[in-house]
Amino acid sequence: MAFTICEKRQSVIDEQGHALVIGGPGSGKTTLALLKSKGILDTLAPGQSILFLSFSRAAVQQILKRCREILTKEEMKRIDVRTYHSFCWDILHCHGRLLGGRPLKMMAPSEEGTRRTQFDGDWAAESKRLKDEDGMVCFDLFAAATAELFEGSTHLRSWMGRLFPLVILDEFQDSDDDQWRFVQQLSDVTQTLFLADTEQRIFEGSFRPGVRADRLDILKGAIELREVDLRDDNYRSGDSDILAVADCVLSGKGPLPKSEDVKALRYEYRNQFAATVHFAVAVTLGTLRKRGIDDPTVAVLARSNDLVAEISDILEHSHVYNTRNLKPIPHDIVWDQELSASAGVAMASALEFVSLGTASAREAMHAKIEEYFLIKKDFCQRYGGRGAKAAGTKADRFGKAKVKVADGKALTQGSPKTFEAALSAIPALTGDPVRDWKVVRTAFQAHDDLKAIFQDARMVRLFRASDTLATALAGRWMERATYEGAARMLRSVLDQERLIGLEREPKGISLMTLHKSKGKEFDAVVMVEGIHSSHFLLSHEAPDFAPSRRLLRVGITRARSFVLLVRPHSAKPLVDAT
DNA sequence: TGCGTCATGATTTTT
DNA sequence: TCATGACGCA
Repeated sequence: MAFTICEKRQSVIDEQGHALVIGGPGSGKTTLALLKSKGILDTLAPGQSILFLSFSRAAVQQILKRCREILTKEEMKRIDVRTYHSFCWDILHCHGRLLGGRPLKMMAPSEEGTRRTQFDGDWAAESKRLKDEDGMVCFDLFAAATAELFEGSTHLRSWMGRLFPLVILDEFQDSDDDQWRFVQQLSDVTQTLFLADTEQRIFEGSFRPGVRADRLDILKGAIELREVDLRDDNYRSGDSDILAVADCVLSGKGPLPKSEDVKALRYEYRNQFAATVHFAVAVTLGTLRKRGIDDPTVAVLARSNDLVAEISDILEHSHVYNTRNLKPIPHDIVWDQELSASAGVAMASALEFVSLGTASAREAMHAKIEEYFLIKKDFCQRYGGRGAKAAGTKADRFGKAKVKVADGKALTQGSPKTFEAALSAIPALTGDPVRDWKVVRTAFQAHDDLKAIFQDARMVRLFRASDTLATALAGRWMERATYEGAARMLRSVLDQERLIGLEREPKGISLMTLHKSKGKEFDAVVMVEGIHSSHFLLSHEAPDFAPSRRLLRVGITRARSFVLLVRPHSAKPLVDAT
């Protein structure tokens, strides 16, 4: 990558005080931050390092990748790239005593979920109480608690300043009030470098309270800093006009530049959808091959999880597009971990029951299914309310079935009974975990109630845990000719992955929502628009569609080489024809 | 409580 | 188009 150090970049590297770098995707913000770091690393005293904070594990991984390109092995040891959460947790873990006189305990999201579903009332207030009175800190309060520590201890603050002579804050437009609070404390004692892209605000709204559209104005009002704007620079996609098209879509003003790198494919009817999407992915792979990119990475993006699931279905089957035969395409899906883990556990417990046939396995199975729906209900409530009621009823049904089984009563009618009937129709298990898993999985299609589990559990194989798990299950079968303990094994494998897992480097084809693609990079991107849902431009955002446009820009700019948009024929043009 | 019928409207969510 | 929720019936 050619990277010229122009005057404005040099000014950031030379700046002794605070600085803010604003720039779009691929403008070289990260590279610039690392070049500045490189200059400082030599001067560090033993024990000192540079702190580089970002939001997601995926972003941390991208930064580390960039580090490997720019820094030597020795230099990399002295730069600490991590998420806000992991940094805050370290601080809380080591210095939490200063808050309440006793060490703090971390509450993992899964535990928080269970507690929240069991708690009746204002959970935000309750979690604060847990922190203040019991020393239990849930993830959402890590930053607030860190801010309290810094605000309360000059000693700790100045020690941080000595430890980290430079602190880099990535994606700063997305920071919330609590993160800002502790960063502001840091800026008193050390040099800070803020990186931001105002057009990447896609998580705004109620989901993360305290994230503000005017964050950068607040920053500029509070801290004196040098501001540098790299918005007109683009290194990621080189000479390509991907960024130009993306910015065009962002503004909504045409005409779109004619481009070999961004193409659109239309489908006319619903029944052409599957073949068109399949074809789009095949074409994209072909294009990358022609461009000489070996082992390409491709993201297939849609707005909604539903559509992502549908696309996965499509790619798993064969289609014919204009007489061209399309074979199934292997792919990964980036899915919600908590929900799929729970669906996987429910399915594993069914596998366990089928292989054991005992009353306790049967009861446990209904309990795991109930638990899955309770978690699902909780998700629905947090993310807007739709489906919560349905999930609640289903949880009820299986909860009741669980009690009946425990009391030795017969199941009357309804989904638990239908489901058990489907399970009992399964022929004897073979001891091949992959095959047995598939067979048990089909039983989850026996009733509409359980289809959600069927969907969510498909994703378990994507946790890279599938191999470990298959080996473990096969081993268990060898020992006992049953799958006893399958549910517990699955849970522990998944938890471990989550705890130690750096996010997997995407390989091949990955399906995910547009939101999840933020901070990631691929050779090509296929963006798919639905016909009745999952529209690129949401009608209630008319007339300017600004939030949708920001999201589309994020999606398009994930690509280094090629972008293909798949849209229904009737879809509104992305830019005004001018 | 469970199920069939009909109207409604369709996003996402880093740790 | 199709999943969801409201409503009413057994």
